[in-house]
Amino acid sequence: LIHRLGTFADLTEAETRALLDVQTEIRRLGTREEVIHDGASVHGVSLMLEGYGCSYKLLPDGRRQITGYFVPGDLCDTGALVVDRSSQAVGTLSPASIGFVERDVLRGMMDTFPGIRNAIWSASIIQEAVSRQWLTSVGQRTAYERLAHLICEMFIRLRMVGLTRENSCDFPVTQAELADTLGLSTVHVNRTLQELRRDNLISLRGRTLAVLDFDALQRVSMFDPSYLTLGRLPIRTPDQLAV
Amino acid sequence: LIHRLGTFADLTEAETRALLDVQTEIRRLGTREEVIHDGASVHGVSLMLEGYGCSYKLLPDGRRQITGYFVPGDLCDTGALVVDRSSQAVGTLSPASIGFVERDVLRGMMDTFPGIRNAIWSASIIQEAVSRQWLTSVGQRTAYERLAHLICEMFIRLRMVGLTRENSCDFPVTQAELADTLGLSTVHVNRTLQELRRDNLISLRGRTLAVLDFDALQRVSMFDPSYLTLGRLPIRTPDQLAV
DNA sequence: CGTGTGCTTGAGTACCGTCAACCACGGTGG
DNA sequence: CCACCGTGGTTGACGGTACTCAAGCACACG
Repeated sequence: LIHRLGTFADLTEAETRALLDVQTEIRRLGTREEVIHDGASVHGVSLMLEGYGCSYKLLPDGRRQITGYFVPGDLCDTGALVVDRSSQAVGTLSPASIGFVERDVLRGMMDTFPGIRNAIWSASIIQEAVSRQWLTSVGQRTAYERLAHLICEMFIRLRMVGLTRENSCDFPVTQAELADTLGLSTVHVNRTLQELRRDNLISLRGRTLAVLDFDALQRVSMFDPSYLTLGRLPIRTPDQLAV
Repeated sequence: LIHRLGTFADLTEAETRALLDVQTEIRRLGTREEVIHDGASVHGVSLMLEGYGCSYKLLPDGRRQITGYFVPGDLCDTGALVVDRSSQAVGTLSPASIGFVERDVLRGMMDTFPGIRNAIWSASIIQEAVSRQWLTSVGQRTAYERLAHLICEMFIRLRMVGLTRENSCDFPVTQAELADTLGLSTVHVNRTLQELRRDNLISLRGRTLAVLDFDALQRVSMFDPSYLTLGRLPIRTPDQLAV
């Protein structure tokens, strides 16, 4: 379960075994709990094992911008490998379990196992690319396009770690959280979601998202999945559905 | 001139000497030229030596989001250290000269000189933090606040590399480019700049920006400079003006 | 002196935010 | 068992921020 980290780099057996050994301190958390406070001192890296999380910045007056989503296999705050202070808060979006690895331990592993080093670097570069896409969305795309783009991205990311079934997946994000993600109001998120449903692109009831027409979603949002795979073909696609 | 790279990590003399030796291939460019194409294959890292640059993403229909500014001393596309394909375009905003270092050369230096490795890592972590701030701006701040925040950030960044005099600096960015940066239209940028001038916060004529009331700019935009310095005090502030 | 680029201005509009209420659902406890 | 409450979703009315279109201006350059 844990070595999904290796999605983006080919690991040797010794490397995966080393990864399985290192596991320390697993925390189980509920919905909407803060994992890392903005500006807190950190001495290691967190790894999403189960559930969904997000990172965010808070403005002094209460406004919030969600800066990233974490799905199982994602590293939270890779910057902690270098700096001892977090520059954003991290919280959960659903019940979750999160592993924690000491900075020194992880850096040691990166030094001895080049595969692990590449995997972590690649993962952090993909997160940067995602962040740029989000900036492009919020800056340039309309509300309709933003939602479509985010849904495309999340569906592909979840599919890459095997958390989709046919055309549906678990998506516990509330409309208020979507609003803080996309720079919209909850009311407008609600109305835009209704448009997407009306156009038969998605269905979203409770915490279950179904992608009814991926091609159309991709077209209207100008979604190009290559930024999620570093140009390589997705290595592990445990299920069907053409991209 | 070149070793301004060392702003965020203490380098030994041997390390700065090594940096000065490595210099290869300097390109001189005019205004608004493309340095790296989005998706191009890259085999090294570019370093801004003189002038201003930016990175950006283009949507198929022509819309553009500028994702970062580069001032002298900034590395463009540190991701090229790991991946061989750029995930955004890089261009100039003014006449500029840009140095280029082969990936293998730089990685070699990072392996032998821990100070250089830390400097590059720190620089790239700061760029990530800036990118998050931009996302927060575009997602949550009003046009007025966005402009104020960007001006605060750029003024501090320029001051950190000694490119300000008293309260003014060179700022050759056009209003159209500001619009693509902040997710606004040029017309609205123009009107918002007029508001900032009317409120006696800045003056901006030609390519010269003067910060008339930094405290007020900082207050209205909720600018917190700590993300530019990794919590450390800015080491080199060659000139005056309290933050 | 014409041309191009960047800045400025006005009018009209659309997208999206705010406010306020209401509904549906699940959980809790009396 | 059902009133009660909280959360999340939905709806309507209204207003404002910001966009589009279009024109005019200033300055630099060849």
